[in-house]
Amino acid sequence: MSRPSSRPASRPFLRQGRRSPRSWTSFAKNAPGASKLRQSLKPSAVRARFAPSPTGYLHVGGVRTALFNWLFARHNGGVFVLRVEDTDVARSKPEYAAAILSGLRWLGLDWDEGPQRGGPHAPYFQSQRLHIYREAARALEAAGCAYECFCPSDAFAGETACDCASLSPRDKGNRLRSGAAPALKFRVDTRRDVAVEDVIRGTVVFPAGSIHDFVLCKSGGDPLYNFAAVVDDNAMAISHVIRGDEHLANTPRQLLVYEALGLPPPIFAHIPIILSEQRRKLSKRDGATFLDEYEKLGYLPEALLNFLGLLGWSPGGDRELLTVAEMIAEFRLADVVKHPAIFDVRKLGWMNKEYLKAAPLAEIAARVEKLLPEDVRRRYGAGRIAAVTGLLRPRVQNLAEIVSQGWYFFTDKPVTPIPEAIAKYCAGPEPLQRLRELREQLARLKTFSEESVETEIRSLAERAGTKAAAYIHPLRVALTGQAVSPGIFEVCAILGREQVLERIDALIGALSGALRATVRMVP
RNA sequence: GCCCCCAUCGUCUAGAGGCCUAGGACACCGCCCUUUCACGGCGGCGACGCGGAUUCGAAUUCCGCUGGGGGUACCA
Repeated sequence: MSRPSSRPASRPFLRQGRRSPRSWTSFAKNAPGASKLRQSLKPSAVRARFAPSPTGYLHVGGVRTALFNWLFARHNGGVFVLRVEDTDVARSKPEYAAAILSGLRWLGLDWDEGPQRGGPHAPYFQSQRLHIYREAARALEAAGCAYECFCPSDAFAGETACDCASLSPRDKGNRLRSGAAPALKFRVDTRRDVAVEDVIRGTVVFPAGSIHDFVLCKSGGDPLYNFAAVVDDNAMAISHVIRGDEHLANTPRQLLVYEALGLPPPIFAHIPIILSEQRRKLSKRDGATFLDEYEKLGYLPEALLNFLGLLGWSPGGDRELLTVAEMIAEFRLADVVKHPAIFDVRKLGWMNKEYLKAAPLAEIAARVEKLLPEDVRRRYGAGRIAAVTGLLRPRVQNLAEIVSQGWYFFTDKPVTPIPEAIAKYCAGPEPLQRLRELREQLARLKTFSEESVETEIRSLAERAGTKAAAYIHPLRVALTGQAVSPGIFEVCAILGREQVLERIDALIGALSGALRATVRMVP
């Protein structure tokens, strides 16, 4: 039980955020552990948070972290806090912050406290809370837990410690007067092991000497992550810190800061990170890694949430398709796995397809509409868009594919068949002949519908003593320019008689020209 | 280098000593359905990293190794 000896920072302001009596400590190797506290914690006391840094767009890894925090908070009837960690002035940008917020909104991960919503612990941008860190920094320095360091920022590549800690007041004064702006460093007791109690990992001990003095505030005074996060998690009364595994190694440092400040640490849960197919931490170069890319490609938020939820967490058994409500009901930190997961886009694609098939057509069509250019939307209208969506949806994994695959439904220009389609279905004189018959009969149809076209083609084939395919394939080439498409009768119905005849004529023209050329060459 | 984490099919995972000749899903491969593609149906391929130890019995516990990952920033 090595209770922190000094209580330098029992400053009132630092104590505001205390949420429970300090009944345990996680600094000693034989600490009682988080589990006991977890059990005694009332669900209503749960306050989880997502604390993204707006130095880039929202990453699928970040989304997963946000999701786990959100699920945890919702499952426990707790509070989900959103805090923007924009202390790195050089790299943070407002547009990134805005994109992160709108991304979370799109997903439906609503926050109870945070930007645009406020809350009892506002502001929720760290850049607006600098005075709070400054005060905490002063407290630490006054208590001898931190010291000013005058070394140039790039001075320490390795382990060598600087000797600024033992600078005489006079030297310090001189440097200060000469305009040097010191960083604030935390003094680490290298003789002591530091143990982290983690809900997912158990007790993790960082041996004495493996942690060195680290920077709390840069020269200039801006706080760094390991400092600001501690101050805010406490100030915002965060009960559970659920974050990526890459932060596990930071945790002992943060624990030390909690201790020096005289604050009770939250419960930690480090979730495994998401790796790219190259088994590396997901980065920009690994294809679509940012949330907005998935939105643009037409993935459904529910599908993304379901997929990400199952990356590193499982409700047990065979469950694959889970609604958000089901995930909330079943989510427990104890069921989060320890090992990293590889992001498999193919499975996401399958899952998105499942959601696409299950959703009401009108909803899906409305989303497709948003992906189409304004003029196309106006020209063809919601009716055709919905019909095309219905036809293509079982064949695609995302909505963008409906647009790219169904392009021939949205153009008045002649369709130029791809060479493979011509070679496969339009070689020789027969297809041309079939097209001519088709053209004649379809023009005569009293009503032009899926059923009437089908009936006509089938009887045409029967009369000619051939298979319907003999008509269907050339027709497909004429209408779509492709060798594959949805059912051709349905395609006809959507295009309408006028466009169908136009395209048949066009192909007849092209084929007869080509045939003449071939014949001329033969002799 | 040092510190830490992790280890079941190609991928996501189920599995918490006998229920496991290891289950499901994605992917892949067949077959069926069919005008093509897709959907759907049926079937198949495919894993407990290695070595010790504990035990009557280990995917499940312990140790070592190997492998992978993360951290070691005046980034988060």
